Formats: sequence, C-alpha cells, structure tokens
Amino acid sequence: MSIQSDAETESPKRQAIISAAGELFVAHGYGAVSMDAVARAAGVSKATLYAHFASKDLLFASIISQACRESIAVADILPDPSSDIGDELSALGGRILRFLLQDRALAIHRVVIGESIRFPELGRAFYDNGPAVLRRVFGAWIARQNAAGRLDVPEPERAADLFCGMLRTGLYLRASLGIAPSPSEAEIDATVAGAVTMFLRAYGSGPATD
Amino acid sequence: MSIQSDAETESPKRQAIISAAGELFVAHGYGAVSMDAVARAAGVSKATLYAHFASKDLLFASIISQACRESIAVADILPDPSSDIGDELSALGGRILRFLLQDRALAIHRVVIGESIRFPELGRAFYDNGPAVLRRVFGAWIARQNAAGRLDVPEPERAADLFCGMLRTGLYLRASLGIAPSPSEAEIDATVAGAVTMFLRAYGSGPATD
DNA sequence: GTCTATAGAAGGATAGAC
DNA sequence: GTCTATCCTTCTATAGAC
Repeated sequence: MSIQSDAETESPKRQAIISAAGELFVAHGYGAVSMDAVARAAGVSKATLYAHFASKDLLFASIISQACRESIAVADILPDPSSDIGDELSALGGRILRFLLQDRALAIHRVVIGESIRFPELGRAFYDNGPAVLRRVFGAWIARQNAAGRLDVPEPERAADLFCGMLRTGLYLRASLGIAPSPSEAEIDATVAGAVTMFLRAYGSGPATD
Repeated sequence: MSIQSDAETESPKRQAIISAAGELFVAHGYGAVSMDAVARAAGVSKATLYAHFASKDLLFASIISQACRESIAVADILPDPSSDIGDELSALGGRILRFLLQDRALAIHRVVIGESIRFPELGRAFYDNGPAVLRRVFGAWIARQNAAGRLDVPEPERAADLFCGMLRTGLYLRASLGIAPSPSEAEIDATVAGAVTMFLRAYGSGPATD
C-alpha cells in the first residue's frame, strides 16, 4: 500500500547532478559544458550521470526548463498599497527590473535565447513561466487600479507588456549583452522613473497627469 | 609607389570563407558549427581556412563583429514627412520593428546574446553599432520634432529608448525566443500602434493628445 | 596559396565489475 | 546504483605535396 513513486526523484546523486549541471549550463551554455565537467562537478561518474539522464540534450533540456519554472516567483512583485499610484507603480517596476537584472535571471535568459533554435521547447517554457505570468499578474493589477478609478487603461495586459518593455530597454539591454555588469541603484531608479512617467502621463487618471 | 595593403582582403577564397562562415555561425551559433562545416560550405580546404583565420575563436569573432557592423543600415529608418506626427511615428516604429523581426537580425541578436559571456567584445560591438546608433538617430529625430513644436519630450534619447523598448515587447520577445515564427502584418501594426498611442498620449503636444 | 591526409585531443556514450 | 576503463566519433589544428 505504500506509494513510493517518486522515491528516485530524491536520490542524492540525482540532486547533485541537477544542481551541478544547473550551475554549469546556466553559466556557460550548452556547448561549453561537457558531460565530463558535469560528472566532475557533481562528484559522480559519467556512468551514473547517464543512468539518470539518457543524453546531454535531455539533461540540458530538463535542467533549463526546470530553471525557467523556478526562477519566476512573481508572487511578491506586487507592491504594498499606497495613497499614491505613482509610488505603487514605481515600487512594482523597481521589483521587476531588479529581478530581471539578477545574475541568475540574466544568465537563464541568455542561455534560453542562445539555444532556442536547437531547443524550441525551452523558449516556450521560458515565455510561459516568465513573461506570460508577469503579463497576467501585472495586467490584473492594472485592471484592479482601473476599477478603483486610479488608472484609465484600455487594455491592461497590453499595457503591462508595454511597461515591461520600457523597463527592459537601455540598462537591461546592456546588461544582457554583458556590458554594464552591475548597474547602480540610481541607474535602476532612473530607468523605472522614466517608464513610470511615460505610463502615468499616458494613462493616469486624476491630478497626477500633470 | 603602388600601395596594395588590402589586396589580401579581396581574395575570393577569403570572401567565400567569410560569407559561408557568416551564414553558418549566424544560423547555428558558435558551438554547433565545426571548422569542417565552414570549409565545406566555403568550398575550400581546412588548411586554406586556417591560412586565413588562425583559430575558430578568431574566425567567429571577426565574422560576428563584422555582421554587427553591417546589419545596421539605420539610415533609411526615418519616415517621410507627413502632416500628422502620429503617422510619422507609426511609420518609423513600423520600420524599426520590421527590421528587428528579420530572420537575420533576430539570428545575430541571438548569437551575440548567447556568446556574450565567452566573447565580451561582441556584446559591445553589437550595442555600439545597433541600439546605440538607433538611440542617437531616433533621439535626434525626436529633438527635431520638439523644435518644430510637434512633440514635447524632455529627454529625447531616453524617450527613444523607451519607445524602442515598447516595440521590443510581446511580439519581438516571442520571436527572439523562437515562438511566433512569422508574425502577421496585422500583429506588427497593432504592436506599433500600441507604442505610438502610449508615446503620443504622454508626449504629444497639440490636439492629437485626445 | 591550395590541397589531401592525418595527428592529437576531447567529447559523448557504454561495457563490465562491484 | 555506482564506479573504472574504454570505444567511437568528432573536433581543432597542422604537415607535407603540388
């Protein structure tokens, strides 16, 4: 009667492989990581490695699509309520941009983009678990602000996309290209402020428009 | 007295190598392309290949940084004059987005992002010859519209970045991840229209604001 | 300069012992 | 399940003939 269907899943060796392969693939990409290197970093033999993952392709796809699923945690992106809609939007934008600028998030984005030709399912997994979730959550937040009369946005989800697009320009674009390694807080705040200003001038309702 | 410093540059074999390697690297990335494949596609022997390029790293870096320099041609991005600023901005946005969505532009962006860890200079070359040029040209255009009283934008270059960020969201993001392979003209137009609407509501001067 | 042929190394994957 | 040792393929790079 005892069910132990996923007992394998918790094998320590398997966990070691997943952990080590995750770090290596995310940091260096598919081509630059050998199965030897994964085995060495995980402290297992190559035979053990292949006992758990049938091929390098499969290992890579598992690891990265798993990383896409984890790295979201958009739950706590939404800001604390404030009397000023601009403050809330700034807080929200700041959290999103800081999340995107994390080394790990940047690295995952890079790897997925770089290998999305060879592994199309990764592009899909990344989009569904990252941008698409953000679009829904953020869009719903905008819709609530509409309902409360604090914003006047015709298409909330499209507007969420546009706002995120403004966050992902300049600073983030350079970071994703390996330029501007660690942007200052001031630069981040300035980028967020630019997006918030544009957004509120376009869609703010009430006295904040000017 | 005759100068022939770049006679080598025009060697037909060398041109064949550059052309073939360009296609292969842009299409498949660094790791997935072998020197054998380059030699075969160029119709030369590997010895000839190595006579022109000392290593695979060097060949890759030359080819891709060259591709970054070429693929810009932002010259003809600027729109024809029109009586309506919205029409001009739409035309401009449409040209930018269509340029970015070209297979070749997408592929170069992907390769550079993917290999920017291993080849940091490529990220720089891409940014300097792509986004940075666009930012300057587009920013100057906005400044001219300011001067003509058709727009009222406090920081033209930053605004140019924001506008381009809005173009690079949704549709383009999915395309760069390998989803939504060939977007329809209607989708492209809708994306541009969204960005133009936001931009003009925020920074339009005159009656177009509402 | 160009080719054919190959050296030398490294990577992916597996056989067999425990 | 795990390891050691190894096979086979593929890759980068070069030597030597033309």
